[in-house]
Amino acid sequence: MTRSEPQISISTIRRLALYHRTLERAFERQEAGISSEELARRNRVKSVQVRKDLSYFGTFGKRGFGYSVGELKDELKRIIGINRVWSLIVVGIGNVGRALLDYAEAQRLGFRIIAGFDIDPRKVESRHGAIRVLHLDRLEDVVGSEGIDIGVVTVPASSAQDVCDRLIRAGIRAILNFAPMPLQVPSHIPIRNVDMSIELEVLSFFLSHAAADAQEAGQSTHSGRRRSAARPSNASKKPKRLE
Amino acid sequence: MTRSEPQISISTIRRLALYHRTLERAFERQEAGISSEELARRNRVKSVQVRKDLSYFGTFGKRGFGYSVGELKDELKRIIGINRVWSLIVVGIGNVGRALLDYAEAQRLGFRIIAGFDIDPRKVESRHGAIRVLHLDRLEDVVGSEGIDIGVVTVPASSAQDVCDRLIRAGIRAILNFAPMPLQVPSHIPIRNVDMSIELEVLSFFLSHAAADAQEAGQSTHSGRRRSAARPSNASKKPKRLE
DNA sequence: CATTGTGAAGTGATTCACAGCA
DNA sequence: TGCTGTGAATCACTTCACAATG
Repeated sequence: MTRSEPQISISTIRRLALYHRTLERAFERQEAGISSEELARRNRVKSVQVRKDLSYFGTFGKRGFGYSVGELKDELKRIIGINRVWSLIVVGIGNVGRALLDYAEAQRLGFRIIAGFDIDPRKVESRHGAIRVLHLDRLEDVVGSEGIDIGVVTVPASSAQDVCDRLIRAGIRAILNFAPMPLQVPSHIPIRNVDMSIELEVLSFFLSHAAADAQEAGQSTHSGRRRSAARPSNASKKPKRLE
Repeated sequence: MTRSEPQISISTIRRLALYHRTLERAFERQEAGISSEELARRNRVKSVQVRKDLSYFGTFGKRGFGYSVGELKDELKRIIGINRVWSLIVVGIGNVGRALLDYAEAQRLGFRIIAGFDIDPRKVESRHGAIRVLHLDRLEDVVGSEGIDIGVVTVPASSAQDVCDRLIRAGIRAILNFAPMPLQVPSHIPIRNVDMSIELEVLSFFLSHAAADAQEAGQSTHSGRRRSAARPSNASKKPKRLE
């Protein structure tokens, strides 16, 4: 009983979401069964990784056969928590905010966008498809009365922390942050950052150090690693300790 | 000599990009020096992590004092490879594509968008700010003649692999993929995936398993980990081996 | 003497090797 | 026989502990 449950890493959670997506496609194509080998191949991971990821949550396969596409899909829905609807709001109706307002993939997974918020009078009280854009003043109001689960922050870096604080005071339960800055949140609020310029910089690093030994820059799914570093321009390195 | 260089993980590269961003802000605010402690605090990591990350590339600090903001910022620019200009194209001018076309942060870091591509006649030959939108037919042409470094894929999942293949045949050097599917690329082409729905699903997982022991869902920077898992609905788990 | 830089230890994630089972 | 499930081994990343030093 004192034995603690296995630690589920974010890498594992992300892979589970990828497996789920693969299974939805397989299901649409009426595939009945799938092996860990095939599931792995379609997501560029190893089959033992698939089996290990699943093993944290139960045993879902038939030895000698594989997994039922429909069953495993539904199990993953339950594990990930997308067997229910989550309510979202999007704060900041710029380009990224608008992209989210009609992001079909999210809708399909059961993320329901309840409203957008902005301070620009030209955007406020407009509609974007079925979604109302409200003035930022009404943030606390809506979060409180509608019991919003997830707040998506797509405001400029300069106001991101302020918006984040307001969301949390209003009772939001999780945050998805697109602003290019690390937000401070209490430890019980899960937060994820999506940062396009950091990803471009990772590519820049790989292109700069592509030298002899090019290598995959990580298929988003695991942490990835590589050899060889930028040489220090700083001449002080490598003299190091002379022992 | 046979000793291989240190392995630089993607986590480290991403943190370096965060440190660089922090230093640019400090530089604008005319801060002259900064300690690893402070740099860590502003990025929600530990100070020893900052020093370890930097140590892979040289020694940049003064003991008892800290780092020069200006110098470390420039060293990081060089290490990350953003002390030069990289050329990009954006394939698929939907909401996300448009968001990228006027993504100021990227421009500022020296990522220059050369053109956008689409097949929709209403978008083709339009302009978006200073950036031309061309027909997808001209993709190979432009990548070849302009020597484009990075291709950003923002087309629907169904055509993403096709676009990716064309980019690679045309000689692209790296790919940033926003399509919700893992792309197959040769191992010498670095690729990064940005996948909003996966991040929402990670939040869903944490909200679903928030039980007693809520915990940070990873501040984007490290992998993060947590206790406790979804109980298998599948009754077959936990009988396990009875030893 | 505050703060950096770094081997070594500790922690966590992936892969191996194979037992278990349909 | 073929494929799953998993403890043990390996590999990678983070943190500790402390020596080095401006």
